Amino acid sequence: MAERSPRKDAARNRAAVLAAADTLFTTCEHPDDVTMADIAAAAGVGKGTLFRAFGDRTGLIRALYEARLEPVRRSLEEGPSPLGPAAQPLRRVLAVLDAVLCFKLDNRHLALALEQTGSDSPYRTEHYERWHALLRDLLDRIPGLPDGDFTAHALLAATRADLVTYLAGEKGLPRDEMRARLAEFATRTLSAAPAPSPEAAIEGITPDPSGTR
Amino acid sequence: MAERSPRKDAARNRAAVLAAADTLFTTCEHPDDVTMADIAAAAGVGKGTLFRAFGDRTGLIRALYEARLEPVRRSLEEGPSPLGPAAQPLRRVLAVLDAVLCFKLDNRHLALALEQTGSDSPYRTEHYERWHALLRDLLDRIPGLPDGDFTAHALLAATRADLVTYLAGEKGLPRDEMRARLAEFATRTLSAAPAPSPEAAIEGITPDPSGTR
DNA sequence: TACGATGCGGACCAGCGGTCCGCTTCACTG
DNA sequence: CAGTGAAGCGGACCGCTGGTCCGCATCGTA
Repeated sequence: MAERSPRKDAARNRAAVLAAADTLFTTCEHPDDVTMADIAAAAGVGKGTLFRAFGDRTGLIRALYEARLEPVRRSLEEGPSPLGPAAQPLRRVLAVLDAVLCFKLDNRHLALALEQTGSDSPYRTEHYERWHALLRDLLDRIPGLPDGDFTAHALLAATRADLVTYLAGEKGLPRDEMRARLAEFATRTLSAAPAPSPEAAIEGITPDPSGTR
Repeated sequence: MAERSPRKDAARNRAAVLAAADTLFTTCEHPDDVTMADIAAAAGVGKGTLFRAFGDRTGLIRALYEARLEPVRRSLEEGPSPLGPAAQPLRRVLAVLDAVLCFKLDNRHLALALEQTGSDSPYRTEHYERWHALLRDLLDRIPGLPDGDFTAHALLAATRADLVTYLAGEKGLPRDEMRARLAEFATRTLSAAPAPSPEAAIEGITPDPSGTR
């Protein structure tokens, strides 16, 4: 039960690995061409050390990600108004989305690496749950907005790392313009519209377009 | 220059591989535990044949995906009104989104496999370009809607295979409910709102939340 | 200083996508 | 229908990856 404090060299190595991995991921073109062996070599440790400290590749990336995320999380929990808990829901939703987008832009390599970890979906990670829950709660508090849960997922989907990377890289969309677009999109989504025919639009044509089956 | 027609056995093998791969992907839990060797074995051919016919893993999956997509594409191009070109833009956008969602639900394993092909982003594929272009054009035709390009991306992002799989699987969200939620979300997004303060919301707080840098 | 526990490291392993090349099978020709 | 060149086949083989393992070094404590 008692938390055993880590040995000094272990801590040092852990830090070295994190630092090395960080620069490698940031430097490289594609996350896949950073191998575990590369990281170990760059950090000046053996592969075993690396796996002992982080379990597996996903564990390492996740640790890096969470570390980078720390300041953002703090801002969310106790920061000043647009981001912090004091802000009114709608405004805060926009601020949070913007923060997420900026984070993904600043850390695209990491986010990319994390989101395309084949084995497990990016939706069962701690930070996604946190973001989603926060957004959902805020959305539920906006009057006239049904269905905060799905809306939160959908809005977050617009900040997916590969989309963001694609828009920023391939299409050369400047950072601030992208932020403006996302904000505009979210604003439109959240403006409590009378919803002309929410389900009539879909239930009306419901024969299920799957011609395939 | 003249297109050389394929040999009979080659065609037969190609079909066998596609069929085998299809059932394997549909059956399995996670795309990654279907290996190329598995597919070759199930199809009763050698691995070489398989790579000769499709180039690489991504090529195979893409071929499968496109094949499944054919009926949908046809419906879009020449189908009856809600989906076909005759429908009015807003209605058609909703129909297209619904069709995409249904397709992804019906073919989640394939879509999952394709979207998480590490090496290249899912955004440079032919079918994504097609969907995006179609939606963008429709959106641009809706009065009072700025920025069809980004909106199209954002709406499509809500149908990402892993999200859809997560909602349908982990959270047990029934198919029709999911369709309704998406339709409702899109409807809200597209209701030409006066946009209370589209850029004021973001430009007003613009100090860039990246405390990390 | 001695000594257990903790951590280290790199040889090692299994399994993957992908290649290669000797052999088979096709389809066309005389 | 036999002959023939090319197209296609298959599975042994390769390079490389994430991950394991265990003899040995290092740490913190008595």
